[in-house]
Amino acid sequence: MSLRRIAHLDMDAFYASVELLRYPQLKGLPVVIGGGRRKIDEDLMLGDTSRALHDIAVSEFPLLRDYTGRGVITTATYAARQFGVGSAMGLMKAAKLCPQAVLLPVDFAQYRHYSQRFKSIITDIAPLMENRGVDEVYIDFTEVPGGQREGGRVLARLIQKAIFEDTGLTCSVGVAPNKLLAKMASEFNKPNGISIVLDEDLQPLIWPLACRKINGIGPKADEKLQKHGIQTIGQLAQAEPLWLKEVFGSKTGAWLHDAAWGRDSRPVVTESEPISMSRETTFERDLDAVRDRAELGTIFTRLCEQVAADLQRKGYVGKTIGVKLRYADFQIATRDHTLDHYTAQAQEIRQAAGQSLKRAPLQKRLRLLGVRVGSLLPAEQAKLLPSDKEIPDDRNALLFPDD
DNA sequence: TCTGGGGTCCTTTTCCTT
DNA sequence: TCTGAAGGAAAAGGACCC
Repeated sequence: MSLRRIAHLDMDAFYASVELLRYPQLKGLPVVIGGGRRKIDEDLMLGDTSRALHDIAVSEFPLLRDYTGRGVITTATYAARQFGVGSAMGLMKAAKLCPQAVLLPVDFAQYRHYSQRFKSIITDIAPLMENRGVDEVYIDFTEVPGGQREGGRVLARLIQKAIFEDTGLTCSVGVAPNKLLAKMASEFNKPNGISIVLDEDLQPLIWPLACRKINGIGPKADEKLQKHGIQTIGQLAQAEPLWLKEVFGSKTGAWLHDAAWGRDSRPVVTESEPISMSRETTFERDLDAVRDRAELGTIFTRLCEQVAADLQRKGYVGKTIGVKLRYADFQIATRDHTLDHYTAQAQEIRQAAGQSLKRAPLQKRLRLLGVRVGSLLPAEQAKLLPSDKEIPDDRNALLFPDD
């Protein structure tokens, strides 16, 4: 009989580590990755392919101090963090704290490449792997030969070694009876560490931790718990399930109780279909619906074209078309509209999104505009669906005689 | 002078139908 | 024709995650 062993693997400082592989000359220097706007790309000389990347002199890299515009830090190297800059901080604010930091644009194509590489190494060893974004996965060790040895430590070490030898990147692994605990375990021993959690470790290892360490308890839920005097997972475990359901709703309440007791039966899911695809953009400056109408129109059309292209490239169609607005005061409004058929056409999306946009308040200045297509279906499946247009008129008349 | 972009899931509200 | 209840679907909002 085999015990359920689930691993959570988390790459260490993934974006920054990938950048340092490409630009080893930046090792030890404060480096900030973020912005991602064209502005940085234009400033960079890094597109010059006439020489090797590692030959670019440190003095040639763009500095945070020279950056103007909006944007946040996606990640920062340890050397940069010492100055107090970190993820989600505005670039302007970071520039004051550490003007000399090197600023690199976010290069998703590059991260995706390394992502695919480390994931294929994992599936070669343990095929049951679930994607959790570019730098994280869950792996089901249960039935993998050797997956039970030392609680999973032997297999975790093997995977770590294989990834490092192929890519030069390190990762942290937690192995536990389920995904919830594995996710927490992978945080225990960073970077390049392995943590094994067994059932009997719940009380000594998990209960002393802050509730916030549970994946799914964010700032809001944590604040609410604290207000009731609940700070640790152990305290949460002692809370009455009925009371939790009253305060947080029946589903969330039950989940909180289970989570505190380390219970989680979610399987490792190897593939899943997307639910929605969207594109959004924050403007260089806040825009006015009337005065900047032309500019907004151009951006709006471009977003629709981008979503349409994404859908077509990935082979999906959708029928719930929506817009998202973020006003200058950071309030968010969404409006959407469900079509009677599936589409991936830019014009149709633009048309439907335009309808949605008309219903949104446009008095306040806008900071961000987004377009979303939901209720997705693989294009192949949608073809097999009876379309409304194919239902003969007389049949419609039969179904709705009053029309 | 702040605060990105791309997702998922859950809850509440609203609207439609019976 | 009006009213109210009930239930489902769609819309809207919000929390959370990477």
